[in-house]
Amino acid sequence: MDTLSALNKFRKYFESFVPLNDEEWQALSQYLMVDPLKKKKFYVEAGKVCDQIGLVVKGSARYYHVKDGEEITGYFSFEDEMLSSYKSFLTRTPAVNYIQALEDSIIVNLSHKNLQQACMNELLGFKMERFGRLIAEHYLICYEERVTSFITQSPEERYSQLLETGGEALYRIPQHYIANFLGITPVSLSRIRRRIMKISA
Amino acid sequence: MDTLSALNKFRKYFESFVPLNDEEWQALSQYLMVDPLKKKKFYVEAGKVCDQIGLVVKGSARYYHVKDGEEITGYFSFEDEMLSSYKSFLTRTPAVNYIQALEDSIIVNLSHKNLQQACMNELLGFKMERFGRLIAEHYLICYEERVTSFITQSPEERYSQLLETGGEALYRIPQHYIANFLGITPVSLSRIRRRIMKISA
DNA sequence: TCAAAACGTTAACAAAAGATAAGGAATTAA
DNA sequence: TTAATTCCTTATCTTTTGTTAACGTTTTGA
Repeated sequence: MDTLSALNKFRKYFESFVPLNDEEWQALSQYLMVDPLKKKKFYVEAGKVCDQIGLVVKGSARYYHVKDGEEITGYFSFEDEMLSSYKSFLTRTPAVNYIQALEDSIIVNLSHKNLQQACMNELLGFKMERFGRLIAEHYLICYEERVTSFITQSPEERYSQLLETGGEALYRIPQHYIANFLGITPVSLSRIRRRIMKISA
Repeated sequence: MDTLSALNKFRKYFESFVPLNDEEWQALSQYLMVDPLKKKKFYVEAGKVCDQIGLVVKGSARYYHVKDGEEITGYFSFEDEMLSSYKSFLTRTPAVNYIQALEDSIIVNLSHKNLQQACMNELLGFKMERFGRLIAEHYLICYEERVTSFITQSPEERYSQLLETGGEALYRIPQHYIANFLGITPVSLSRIRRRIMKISA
């Protein structure tokens, strides 16, 4: 994927939240960087401040924590999704998690400094502010639903629902990552899968 | 608490995110309503669209879902915290949960319609937009941390941490609400409490 | 004030999940 | 290609949690 189509993907994503005319897009695009992220490379590392926010225009990434020497996967970002350790990015504090490319990926990045400049740009400021609000609201709702699922559903129900709502990407991700994502062990997920298979068989 | 001091509390809260001059505050306050919410009364009911967002200036409220006829408590709002079913409010879709006053409370409300008008107000628009972004970011971070705790911590660890971080409000809330909040049953929380007591004794 | 309801704890049992280890299949990397 | 690693499943055993019910206490509401 070339730089131009990567940027166009970003524009399309941005415009799904806030429309832009060509002049505004011209200004905004100056602040963006198109960067490759090779498989297994880190976008964010625990202990370092996450200095940018990005859009995955190709590939995918995995969020994970390390606890007692074990990796615990918390989230994924696929094509046309945002990528960042939000708390670290927003509060300028060291990240507590890692973000690692699951496959060779391309990210359109907006650094913290450039975001600030874009927000002060007379032409763009208002739309950047609105984009920031809508993105935050979007992910707020995602998290709200995820917390609800932890509180109101059993692991088995959470997995069944994930099978229904999650796309084909589910089948490309190792099961033990999904187990972590659901808040259970890989062994437990395997047992749940067997139970479900028996019921539907 | 009278209307004036309720409004002043709202101003102080707003200004902890975005400063206002007197003229701007004068404009903003026109859009606000100070409403009492008697104990056990509902701020939001499942099935209805949550049409406002509020600040608790006095009292507290409980968020809960109903599943299989059982109430499952998901969250609380105390003094100086926002109150809303965000997804419902933001997307104009029916809420899936209830929000009920835990005690006689006073809420400073901003209706969806008034929020939109305030955002179109020339004097206020930009600051409202920014406030909306910062609030969404604030709660995004809260939820991010909560999801992390579900994935990386055991129920016992979650409860221990809640004891450390949660204020005295913890001791005013029924244990079974807290159990729900932690994603476990009241019986299980009771056992965890006994285990912790033995260790620290 | 008094009866009813709600609350927290405990017990007993069942169900589920965690921990550990082993084995085979699939993937990866030299 | 081959050796090493990763991955998923399965089994066994332990621990934890869920379920139901009982009991005494506290709170609530008529």
